[in-house]
Amino acid sequence: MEIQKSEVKKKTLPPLPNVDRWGYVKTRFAPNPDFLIHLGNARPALLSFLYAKMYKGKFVLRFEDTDPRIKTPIPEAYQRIRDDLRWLEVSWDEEYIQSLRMELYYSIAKKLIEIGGAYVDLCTPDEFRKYRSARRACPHRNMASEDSLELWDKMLEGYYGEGEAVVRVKTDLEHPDPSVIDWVAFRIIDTDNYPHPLTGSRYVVWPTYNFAAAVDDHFMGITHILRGREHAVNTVKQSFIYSRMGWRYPEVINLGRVNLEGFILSKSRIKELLNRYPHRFLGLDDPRFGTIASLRRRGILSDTIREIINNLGVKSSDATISWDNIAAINRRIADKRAKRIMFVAKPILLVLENLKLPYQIVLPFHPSANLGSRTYTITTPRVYIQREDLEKLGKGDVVRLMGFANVVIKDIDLERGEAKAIVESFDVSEARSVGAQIIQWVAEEHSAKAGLYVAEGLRLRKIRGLVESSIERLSVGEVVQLIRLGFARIDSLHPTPILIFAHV
RNA sequence: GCCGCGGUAGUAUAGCCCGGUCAAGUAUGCGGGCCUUUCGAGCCCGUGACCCGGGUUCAAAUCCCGGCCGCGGCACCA
Repeated sequence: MEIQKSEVKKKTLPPLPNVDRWGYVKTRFAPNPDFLIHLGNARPALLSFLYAKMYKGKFVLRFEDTDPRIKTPIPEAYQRIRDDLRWLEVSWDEEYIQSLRMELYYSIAKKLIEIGGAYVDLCTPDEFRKYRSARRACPHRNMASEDSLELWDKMLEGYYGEGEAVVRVKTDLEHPDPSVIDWVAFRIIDTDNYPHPLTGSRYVVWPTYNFAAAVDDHFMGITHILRGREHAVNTVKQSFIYSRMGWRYPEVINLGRVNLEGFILSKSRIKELLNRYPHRFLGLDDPRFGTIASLRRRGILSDTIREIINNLGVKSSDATISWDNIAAINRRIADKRAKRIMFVAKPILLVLENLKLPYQIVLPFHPSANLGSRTYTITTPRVYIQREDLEKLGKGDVVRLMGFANVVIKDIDLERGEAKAIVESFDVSEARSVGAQIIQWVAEEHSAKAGLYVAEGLRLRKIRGLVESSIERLSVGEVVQLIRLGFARIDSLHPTPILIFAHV
């Protein structure tokens, strides 16, 4: 008769490698602010944060915005990413923005060129490709470092246009993976035409991901990098800088990708859809997307996402999360704190007879938790129930209006959209004894027109209905349970209440 | 094509490093029952998996080899 671990045992994370050799733990999450983060990004973000916490270390948030041209940062993305992380209860000890650290990258580039670890390459991409596939050095590779340095200064001065000069890191010309061979560390971006949202046209020489990340991970003292396994080669590429500079490369853990069944996660795909059909979506956080903001808007709780990610662990194999699974976890968590309210989809009028007026009803917001209640004083015998429920009933059937009364159907006129019923009794046990269906309803005088958005794959249905007027007392953002329909989040209250369906 | 990573029930995951306690645990799904003023929650019972083939061993989900399948990378993206 003892209560045992009925609470969900927190799956503990496996230990990080070589923690004792570093003496401390510092991790980072490095999103590109070219869009919002999605469920897949939540994995490295949350795991990095959790590991830092587990080892009482530090956690860094770093915005990687060094491509104003192809992955142009969205100005509001910086803040929305911060908001999403905070919502996930992720907090960071330090924050950096790469586009604000350009001088550091330049100084390391200079040093690297000086010591012969990098060079300025004036080849066209085509020319270089030829040398590379022949595993031969391009003519610029063997220039004296002073000469390369001169070209570097010319790059910085804006002498070259896009595509005319790059800085390459000297690697192994024989490397089996051609992309590793003398990879590009800096390229020129015409910021007059492609201004950076933070620095405008101030810089034309931009570090690539591999260069900026390599330098930052070193100077920020990152000990453990958790990132998607699509980055595996980048570890190889960046290692060349580390060995030239005599730095120690952080421990790397490659994570598998996360897919969410039936959802669009890909940033580029979402951006494309928003561009092509801007009016078909409810914004960047449309409930059909797999972004954190979308899931939140749909009523998925922060705890749910954290549990999902925690359950995935640190495997390097990909995972496809099923919606059923998310819904089950969310339901379990939300059930304890979601207020119950009644929403009547496709309503039809039911006129009650034999009801002494006025009649007062007190409905608790939750069957067991103490979440308060609302009181309705019924002064007219007109209520609405779902057409679908009525269609299953016939004359003489007993049905219980939840929390209110047991009624006998007297007359159904689907044409006129009206039915009549006689109030028989009020006690639920009487409804039980005759096996009556218990349905939700709203009083005409205490209802408001409302919309319920239901996302189904790429489709978004809007169901019109009536909701209890006491929804006005609840707040936007609140996750409620619509009785007999399922969980939903209140998306707005004015001019009419709009809810977004989460799951049954 | 070339490099790299991975394959446990419908889905996800534990176990694999350090072979036996694994005739494989957990969650979800599915079937059944109880409970309940919801088609929600809770409780109980049941269901279902080690990619294939060799090898090592007294013993392999775990180690080795080969195959198959899946994924990632091969950018002046991150």
